[in-house]
Amino acid sequence: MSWTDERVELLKKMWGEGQSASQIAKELGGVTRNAVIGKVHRLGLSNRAGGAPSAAAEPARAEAKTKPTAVPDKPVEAKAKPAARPAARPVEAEPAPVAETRPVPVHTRKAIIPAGQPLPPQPSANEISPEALAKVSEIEKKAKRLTLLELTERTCKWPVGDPATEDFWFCGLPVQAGKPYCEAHVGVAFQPMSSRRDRRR
DNA sequence: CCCTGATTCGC
DNA sequence: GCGAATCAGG
Repeated sequence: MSWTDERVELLKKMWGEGQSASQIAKELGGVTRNAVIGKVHRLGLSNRAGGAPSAAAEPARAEAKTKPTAVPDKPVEAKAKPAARPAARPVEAEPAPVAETRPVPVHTRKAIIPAGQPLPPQPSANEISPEALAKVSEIEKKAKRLTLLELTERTCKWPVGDPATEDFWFCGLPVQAGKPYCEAHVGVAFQPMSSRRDRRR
């Protein structure tokens, strides 16, 4: 395949739309994402800046993935289901988030742990965004329910249930970018210091 | 491991 | 000009 005008045009268009090189390559066919990237460079549009000066390289890119739960602003009442209740903070390899964020394990009841067992942290009453909670309780239905030994570098390490009972497991859903948790759990693990109540910007 | 773009360099 | 290989990073 060669870079015909049409193909280049499509390339420009898609690149302009923020499509990833691999997506473009897939669409074009006959080329790899490397080829696309190379072409993009040669065309001198490596920087996806057309009129956007100080734009983040690629902050929020809408993935064409399944987005069943797309209702971020609903006055959802945070009814912490008994199911959605990480009892212990997972092994954290995360340096304390620089900004003012804090790990917020959802915890709801006074856990009664047999003496001799490490007590799970009891981070007093925390308020987690209803959205995040809802999201979590949903994804936990799909959780892989892994045991400690089954965890890998890319499985969500968010604990669910009571470690003192058998009703305990780790989320295990795929994590993405080097984070310890899956998307949903990252959401509840790191809360912005001030819950931005106005999503309206 | 998945993915992203950036760069290099023989062709 | 092209793009695989490589690099750097989420």
